Amino acid sequence: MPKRLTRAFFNRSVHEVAPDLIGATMLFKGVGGRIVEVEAYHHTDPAAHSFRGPTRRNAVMFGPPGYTYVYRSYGIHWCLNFVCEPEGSASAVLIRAIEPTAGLAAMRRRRGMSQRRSQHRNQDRLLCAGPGRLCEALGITDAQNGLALDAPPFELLARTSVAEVAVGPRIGITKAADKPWRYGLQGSRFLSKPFSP
DNA sequence: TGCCCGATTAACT
DNA sequence: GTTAATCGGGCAA
Repeated sequence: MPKRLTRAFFNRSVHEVAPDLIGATMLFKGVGGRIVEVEAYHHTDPAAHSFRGPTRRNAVMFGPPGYTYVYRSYGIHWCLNFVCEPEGSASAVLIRAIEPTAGLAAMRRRRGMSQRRSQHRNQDRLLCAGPGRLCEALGITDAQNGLALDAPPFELLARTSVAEVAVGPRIGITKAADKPWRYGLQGSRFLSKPFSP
């Protein structure tokens, strides 16, 4: 039986938590799957929202670990983070992609995809391939900002086998773009973008 | 106050 | 390859 991720799991360096999340299962209201791609954002990192201090938007980043931080991206999409490190560190892991395993019909519906097998077969790969798509598929918005990860409606389960974790530079940023703080499941077809060899 | 930019995505050429 | 959609934050004035 998979072990539930506790608050202690998140109360560590963001650079330890991020790779350990690869292969873990994430469910929101029973819908979700295996985490295959994340990125680490440390408060000393110019690309982190917490870099310039607390604001109303990033307030939960300055709170205790093991909580969600949801923000609006480009005025359109929602992005989900897990707050890590001891309280006040204001560091978090961005969840960038999951392999959908539970609640496929609900995810396809929210993402506006056909339920017919002939069409969705090739589309399931894109259901949760990217932080914005993932939140749309799971129905996560700012209404879920600041929620505990070790209690319903969330359920997080540790991976049950060893995962081959790929590392590379983060996507879509301009500040500290050279830092290799993107982690993913090597070879997964559910990544937002493959890792270079 | 106003202007520019961004941890994105889909729909274009 | 480019662009539009759209809003919070940072910073100049």
